[in-house]
Amino acid sequence: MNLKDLAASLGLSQTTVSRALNGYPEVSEATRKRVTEAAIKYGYRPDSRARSLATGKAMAVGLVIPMTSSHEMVNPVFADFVAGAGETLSGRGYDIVLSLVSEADQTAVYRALATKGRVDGLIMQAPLTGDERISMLKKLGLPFVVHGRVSDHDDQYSWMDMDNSHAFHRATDHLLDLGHKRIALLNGIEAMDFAHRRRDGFIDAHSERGLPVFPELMASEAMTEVYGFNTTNRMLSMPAPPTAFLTSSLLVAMGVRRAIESRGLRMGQDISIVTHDDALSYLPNGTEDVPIFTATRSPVRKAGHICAEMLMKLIDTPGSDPIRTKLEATLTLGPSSGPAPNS
Amino acid sequence: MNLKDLAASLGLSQTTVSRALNGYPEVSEATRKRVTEAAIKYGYRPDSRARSLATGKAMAVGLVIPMTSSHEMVNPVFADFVAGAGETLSGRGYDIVLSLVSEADQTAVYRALATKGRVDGLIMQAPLTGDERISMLKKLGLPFVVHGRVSDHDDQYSWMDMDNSHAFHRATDHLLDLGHKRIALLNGIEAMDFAHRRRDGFIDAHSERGLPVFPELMASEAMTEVYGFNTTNRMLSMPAPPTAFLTSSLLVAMGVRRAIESRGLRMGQDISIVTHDDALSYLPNGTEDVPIFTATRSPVRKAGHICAEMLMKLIDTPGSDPIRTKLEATLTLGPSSGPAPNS
DNA sequence: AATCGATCTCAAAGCGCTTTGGACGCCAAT
DNA sequence: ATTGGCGTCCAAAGCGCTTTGAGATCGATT
Repeated sequence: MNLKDLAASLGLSQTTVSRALNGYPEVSEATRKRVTEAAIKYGYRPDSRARSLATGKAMAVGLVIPMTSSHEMVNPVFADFVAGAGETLSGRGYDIVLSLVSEADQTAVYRALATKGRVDGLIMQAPLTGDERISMLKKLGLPFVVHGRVSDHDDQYSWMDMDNSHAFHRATDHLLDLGHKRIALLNGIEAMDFAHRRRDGFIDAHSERGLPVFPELMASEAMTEVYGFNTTNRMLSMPAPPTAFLTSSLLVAMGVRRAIESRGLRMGQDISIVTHDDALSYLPNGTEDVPIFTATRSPVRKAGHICAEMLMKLIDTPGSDPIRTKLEATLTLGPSSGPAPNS
Repeated sequence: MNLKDLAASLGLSQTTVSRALNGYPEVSEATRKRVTEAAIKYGYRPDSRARSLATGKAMAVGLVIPMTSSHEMVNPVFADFVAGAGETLSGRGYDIVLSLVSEADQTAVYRALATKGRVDGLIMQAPLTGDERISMLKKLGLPFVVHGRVSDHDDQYSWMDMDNSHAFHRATDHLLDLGHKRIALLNGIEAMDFAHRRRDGFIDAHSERGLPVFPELMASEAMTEVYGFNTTNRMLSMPAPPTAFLTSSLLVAMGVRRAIESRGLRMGQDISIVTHDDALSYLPNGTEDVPIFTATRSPVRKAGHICAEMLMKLIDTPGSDPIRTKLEATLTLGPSSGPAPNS
């Protein structure tokens, strides 16, 4: 059943039916009622392509999720981000067109999405340091917002980012305040811009106090539990082992904890852990009021909300200036961090 | 730049240009070359809506991801499933249209997706026991495949499922063979059909040997690490504690392990753990050759591949009979399971 | 010289919707 | 009696593509 048939069956023109259904005022309430009832009766649903072709709006946004080419791994953060963005978008009647891409074919995918009409805008994830995708997206002329930032790039694009550098600065300060001198950093892959910034924050906090960082205590890998476990074991076997660990994800922190406990050490007493917590729904940091880890917390789901909101704004007001949003992480204290031993 | 302009700039008709670009034989190689070159030069990309409207194919499939209404939680399995499906689909030029839905509005979303033209077919996830979405989808007349099955429903729909009951039957057998008499089951939410089947397998394995199961050792919750930790602590404090745990997810198993170790018990010796492992990319069960947990393993990413493949088949041959695929989980032995103590 | 077949190209008809620019009554105001 | 305005409705022109059914062109065959 299409518009034409529906109109015919009602003895009305397509125009009137279309207007009745879309709430235009030029149609009497009596006919509107007649039309809507018939539409329900026949199960009429407008063809989205036709409508989109006529209106010029796709009512969809593109979401490109990168997979780290090395491990074909999907960042677990992504599910919650999408959930957040999805809530906002579906509330506005927008669909999400998803592309999962290994880094190699990124550009092709963006171009394909830009294929006129597929989407009205897009959200880019996980920018790398010096990412050239941004320049490319600008040329495409489609509204877009970046979840994250690119350090070496100018600011003439819309982004939403957590202040990674500041968060890790504070986390490091916290550990330094507790007297820790040898702090290990278990970072994510530092080609990712956010990991790069976290490293900067970590280093800055040290140098502000004139303290050294130790390259052998700094690791950078895909953030898994096993990575945390193995790296911790390796570092704790060093002649001068760290007394505290700063990790980039709860999963890694869990690995660190396991390594600590498997050696009969006590977390928060013998060894401290501070982690970043993206507040993933299926990986809560303990319960609401009793956290397991001291953590810099920034819910990625909320980030999804905000990115979507920003994109909506960009789409609604074409030609508007770039929007930039910076979020601060909260530092929640948990039992995983305590004073450095023998100090 | 649209087709009309491109044709004009070449002094050709739209027909010829369209045919040249789409590889039809009715056009000479010389013109085809001229056309493709011009298309690249002007950056011409056909409007997907217009094309879709003309061809009748949307070149997209819908993916509906449910969020458990209770915790607004996104199942972590989903990211890898999407990655798998995405690989297959993008290889075929299909897009993914994603909807994240809390259980309440499921039906509305499916209907909206069915809105003629949005997608050519869809994949449904996480069916509940007695789910009525299947009957609804059948009525919609859109090809669809279900990731999972619905116990109480007839078999006249396409599904792809892991043999959950069998997997948990085998896992239970393994523990019973090792002499365990009191085995705890830390299941997912049993409204989910797969969790229901797992429970069945667990119980059947016991009753086949004339052994009892203990209701107080059976839990059913959203699968988080904290759930594993708390439940294990609770159960190990019972007068007659379990000697083994069978869990539904690696995350839960990690919680169990933590509880065990925090009590100074040794996993695989004092207490055994067997878990199901969805082989999530960011949550590997140890390394390839050295697993941490004894586990029934069934990569959910592969499931995504297969579902997508099946859907493609369904879309390509309209009116075909339902396809059903059943996967077996492999049982990998790891150091987390061993003989029951004092037996 | 007329016909045929092969090859290349085109005009135009959709696909199903929105939206512009009226048309048609009908009533109050001139 | 004319005008103007208002409330309802409509015909038709797109949106940008694919595809049908034919029309050229040209060398080869009768």
